[in-house]
Amino acid sequence: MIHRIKGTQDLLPGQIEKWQFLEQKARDLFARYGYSEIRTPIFEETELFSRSIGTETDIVQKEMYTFIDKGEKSLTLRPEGTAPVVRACIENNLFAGSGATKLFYMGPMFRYERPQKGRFRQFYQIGAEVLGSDSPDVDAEVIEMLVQFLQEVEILSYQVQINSIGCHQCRPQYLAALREKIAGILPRLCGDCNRRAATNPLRVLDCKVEEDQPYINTLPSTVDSLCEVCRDHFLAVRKALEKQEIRYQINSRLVRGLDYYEKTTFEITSDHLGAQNALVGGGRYDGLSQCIGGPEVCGFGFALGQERFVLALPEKDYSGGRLQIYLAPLGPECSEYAVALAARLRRQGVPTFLEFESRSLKAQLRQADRLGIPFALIFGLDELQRKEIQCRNMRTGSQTAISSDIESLLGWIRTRE
RNA sequence: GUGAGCGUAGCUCAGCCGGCAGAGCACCAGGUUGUGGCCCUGGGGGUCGCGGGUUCGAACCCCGUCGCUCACCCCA
Repeated sequence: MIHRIKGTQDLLPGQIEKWQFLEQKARDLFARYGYSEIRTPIFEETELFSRSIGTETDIVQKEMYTFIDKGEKSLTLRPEGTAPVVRACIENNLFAGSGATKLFYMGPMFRYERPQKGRFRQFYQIGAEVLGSDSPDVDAEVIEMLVQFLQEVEILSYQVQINSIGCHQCRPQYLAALREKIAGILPRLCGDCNRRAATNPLRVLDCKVEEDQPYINTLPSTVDSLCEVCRDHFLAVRKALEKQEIRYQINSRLVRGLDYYEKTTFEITSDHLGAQNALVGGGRYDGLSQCIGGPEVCGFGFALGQERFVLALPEKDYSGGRLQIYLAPLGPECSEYAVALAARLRRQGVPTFLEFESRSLKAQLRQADRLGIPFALIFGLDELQRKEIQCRNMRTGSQTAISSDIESLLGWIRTRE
C-alpha cells in the first residue's frame, strides 16, 4: 500500500467545505479592498528564496524542498508566497501603473519540517501584498482588513500583535547593542539562549524560561531603539489602528523568521491552535525588490495559514449545494427511464441523485434519508403506465402522485422549496 | 535534528496474569410483495503495522523497524 507523504494530507468531502468557505470569503474580502488575484508557479529558482528570505534563516538552511532538474538548474518548491509575487511583478512590470499594486494569492507552500498540530510540509496559505507605497496607512489597512476577515469567518478569539524591528539604518546599531548586552548576561541564561545568542540574538528576547526573565527584561527592546523614520512610521500605524478601534498589543519580542522584513511586523494569534498559535503573519519589506534585482519598490504583505484557520473555525455546517431529488426506480425495468429523468432534471438545474445499483425501495429511501435529500421521486411500472410519479417529501413523509411531465414535476418541487 | 505517546474491522476503541480476536457505530439482508427515520433478528467484513526473539502457546512479554500523533526548535 502506497501511503501519502509525511506532512501532507488528503482533504476529503466533509472537511473540504471549510477550505472552500475560507477561500470564498477571502475572495469576497479582497474584491472589496481592491485586490486582484495573481498565480505564480509552485517552484522557482532556488536563488529567489535564498536571497530574499535570507541564507542564514531556518527556512533556507534546512526547510526547503530543493532539487536539480534535468537542465541542471537548482529549483525549489516555494516555501512562502511573497518573493514569487514580487518577482512576478518585476518581471511583468506591474509597477508601471499609478498608485499601489494590490495582489492576493492562495495555494500550497512547502517546508521540510517535522509535522505537528497546525504544521505541515505541504500547507496552504492565503496571502496578499501591497506594492509601491511606504505609507503607514497601508500597514493599518491590511491589518484592519484581516480583523474584518476574522469577524466574517466568525473567528472571535484572537490577538493582534505588532512590532517594529527597524530598518537597514537603525537595525544594525540595535543588533550590535543587543549582542553586547546579551554577552554580559550570557552565563545566567539557559542553554537555548546561549545557542540563540550566536545564531539569532533577536530570538533570545523570545525565551520562555522562567529563570531567564529578570535578565531578559534588562535587554533593550526594538521599539525603543528605532531611528526617527521608523519611530514615526510605527506611531502612525498605531494611531491609524486606534482610529479604527482595532485592539492590539505591542510585542517587542515579535521577530519574524524571514530576513526581508523591516519596520512593521505583525502576527495574529489564537489559543485554539496547539503550540502553533499564529493564524496570520506579515509585515513590511521595503528592501525586498532590490534584493532580488528589481527596482526600489516598497511592500507590505501577509500570509495566513489555512489549516490553522480551519482549526479555529467554529463548528457548524459548511456544506452548500445540497442534493434536492432522490430518484427511486422500482426494479431494473425502470432504470432506463430513471436515467433519462435524471438527465432532464439536471438540465433544469435540479441537483438529482440516482443510484447506479438496483436496490429495494426500502434501501433506496434509507439512502435518501442518510444523504439528507429532501424529496424522493418513486416510480415502478404501474406509475410509468399511468404517466405518474410518486413524489415524496422526506421530511414530512407525505406523498402524492404527480403527472410525470417535467413541468408538473418542477412545479411540485418548486412549491415545496 | 531531539523527546514522548500510540498502531487491533470502513470509523471510534476494548481485549485482565500469555490460553478460541471482540463491542459500539457504519454497511447489507430480513421482520413489512412497493415506503426512510425508532425497534428486533441475522450477515459480510481482520496480514492485531512489519520483521525477529522468548514460550507448549504471543494482539499481549522482549528486541528491531516502519508509520502516525503531540511537543521541542521554528513558523503560517
